Amino acid sequence: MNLKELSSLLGLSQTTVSRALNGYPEVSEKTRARVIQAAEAHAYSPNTRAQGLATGHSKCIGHVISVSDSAEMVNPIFGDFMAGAGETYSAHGYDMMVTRVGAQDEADTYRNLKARGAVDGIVVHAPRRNDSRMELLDKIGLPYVVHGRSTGVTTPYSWLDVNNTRAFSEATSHLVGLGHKRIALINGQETMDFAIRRRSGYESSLRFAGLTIDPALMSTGEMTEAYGYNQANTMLDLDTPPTAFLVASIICAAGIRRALDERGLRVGRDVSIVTFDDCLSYFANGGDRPVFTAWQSSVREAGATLAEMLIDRIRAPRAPHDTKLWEAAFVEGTSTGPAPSKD
Amino acid sequence: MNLKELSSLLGLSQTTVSRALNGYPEVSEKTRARVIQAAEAHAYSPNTRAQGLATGHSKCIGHVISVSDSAEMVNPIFGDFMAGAGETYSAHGYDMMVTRVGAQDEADTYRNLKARGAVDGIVVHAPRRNDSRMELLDKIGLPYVVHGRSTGVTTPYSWLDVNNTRAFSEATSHLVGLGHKRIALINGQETMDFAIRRRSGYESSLRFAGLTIDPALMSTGEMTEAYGYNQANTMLDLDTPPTAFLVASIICAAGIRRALDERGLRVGRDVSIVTFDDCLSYFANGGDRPVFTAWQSSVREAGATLAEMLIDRIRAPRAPHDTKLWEAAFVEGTSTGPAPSKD
DNA sequence: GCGACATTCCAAAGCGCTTTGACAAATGTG
DNA sequence: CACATTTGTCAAAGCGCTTTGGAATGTCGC
Repeated sequence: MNLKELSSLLGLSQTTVSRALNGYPEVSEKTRARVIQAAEAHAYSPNTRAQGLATGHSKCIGHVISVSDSAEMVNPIFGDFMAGAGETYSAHGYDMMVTRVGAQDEADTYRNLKARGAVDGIVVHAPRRNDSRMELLDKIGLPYVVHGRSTGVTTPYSWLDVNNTRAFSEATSHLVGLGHKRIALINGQETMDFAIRRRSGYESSLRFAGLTIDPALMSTGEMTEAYGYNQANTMLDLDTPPTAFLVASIICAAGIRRALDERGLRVGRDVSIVTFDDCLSYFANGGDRPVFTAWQSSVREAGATLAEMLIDRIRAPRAPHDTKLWEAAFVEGTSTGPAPSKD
Repeated sequence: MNLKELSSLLGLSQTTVSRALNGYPEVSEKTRARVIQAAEAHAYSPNTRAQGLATGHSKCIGHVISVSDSAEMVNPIFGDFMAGAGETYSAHGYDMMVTRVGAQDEADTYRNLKARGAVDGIVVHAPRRNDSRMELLDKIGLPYVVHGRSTGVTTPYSWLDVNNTRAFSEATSHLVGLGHKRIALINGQETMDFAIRRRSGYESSLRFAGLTIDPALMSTGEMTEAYGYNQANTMLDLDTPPTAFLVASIICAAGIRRALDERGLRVGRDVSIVTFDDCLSYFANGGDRPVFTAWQSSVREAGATLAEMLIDRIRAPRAPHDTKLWEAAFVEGTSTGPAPSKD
């Protein structure tokens, strides 16, 4: 069923039917009702491609997922982010397109998406320091919003970020307040801007507390369970092992917990853990007494909000940029306690 | 830059340029080379929508993600599956569209996707018993492949599934062989076909071993970490608690491990765990000695293969259906051991 | 030198929609 | 009742591509 058929069925012109369905005022309410009813009866939905060709926009949002070359890691927050964004998109009649790409073809992918007119806008994921994507997207004129920020990029852009510096600074202070002096940082990949901010929050709090910053207690890598496990083991084997771990993701924290359990160390008594928590739906850290003491911020809500921001941006590409800095929430779980006294 | 501009730039007709780029033989190699070079120089990519309108297909694959109404769970395998499928799609010039939908609007979503001509085919995720989607898709004529199978659906369809029955039957036998008599099943939602098969594999092995099937040792639910934790705690509080857990996902298994650790029970000695493992990139169960004894099958590879199958299907919609039953691989980890002797 | 046959290219139609500009019909105004 | 205005509708153009059905041009054998 297409417009032509539907309109001849109704004895109306394509123009009138199209206008009736798209809510234009030039058509009488009586006709409109008749058209809408017929459209529903025949399950008519305008052909997306034809509509897009005629209007000049695709009503589709792109998400480019860079899969790192080294490890073939898929970011575990991906699903929840998409779920949040997807809800917003469908509410506004947008489709969602996902493109997987190796890091080196990144720029080409963006250019291609624009040239083909495949999407009206995109969400930039996992910004790096001095990320070149914003400049590229500005140049080619593809609207975008950024999930996170990029230190070093001076031209304005729209973003939503969690206050990572503060979360990690406060988390460190919290541990310091509990008497911990050897606090390890199990960070994400420090090519990522958020990881750099997290480290800087951690370092500034250590410095403030007059504690030394020990490179042996800092690690950076892809936030898998195994990475947490391995790093914890390495650090616990040090001559002066850490008494607390500050961790970039709950998946990682699970790995650290495993290492501790295996060594017979009691989490929250022998060794403390504070983690950042993206509120993943399959790894909830909630309840009366959450497992992990954590700074949390829902990646799903971030997805929904960024989607909203992007749609606004597509509607008004010249509007001033919108930026949102969300504060993570602190929840105290069972994974922290006073530093064990040395005997 | 569009076809019209490019062709006038080259002093050729649109026909010739189009044919040159699409590899038709009616154009001399000399001209073709010239055209291709110009196209690259001007970063020309045909407009997707126009191309789709003219050819009648969208070169786009749909993935409909049903988000359960109860819990707002996003399946943790989603990201890895997409990564696998995405690779195949881009290799074949297909885009990937993701639609998030609540369970009740499911049928409408499929119909709409077809009516709008938004996708050329779709992947059916998480089939239920007597799943109605295959019949619907056959009726509306939208090519599809199924990730899993649906008991009760008699019309043929293309699918790829892991031999869940066998994996869970063997896993149970393995535990029985180690002397376990009280083996718990922490299953996924038993509205899902795969969960039903897993249970049946488990039950048949118990029956074969002459062990009683105790409903108190079987649970079904969404496979989150917290679910595993809660179920383990409930069952360990029974008068005659299980000595082994058979688990549907590694995320769940992590929750069970947490419950055990918390109770001071040693995994693999006091209580055994066997889990199904989808080889999630952020929760790898590998190395010399894997953490969990597991039956594993890569969901990422499943994604890549299903994508391939779907593309074939789109090319030849009347071809006989392709079905693939993959056997999961057994890996022995540290999470299993002989049943503790009663004293 | 001429018909036969490839080879190489093109004009134009068509995909299904939106939108412009025009035109009847209905309504209001003096 | 003549005229201006609004209302409701339509035919046709255009979005950027593919593809059909020719039409030139070149090559060859006789």
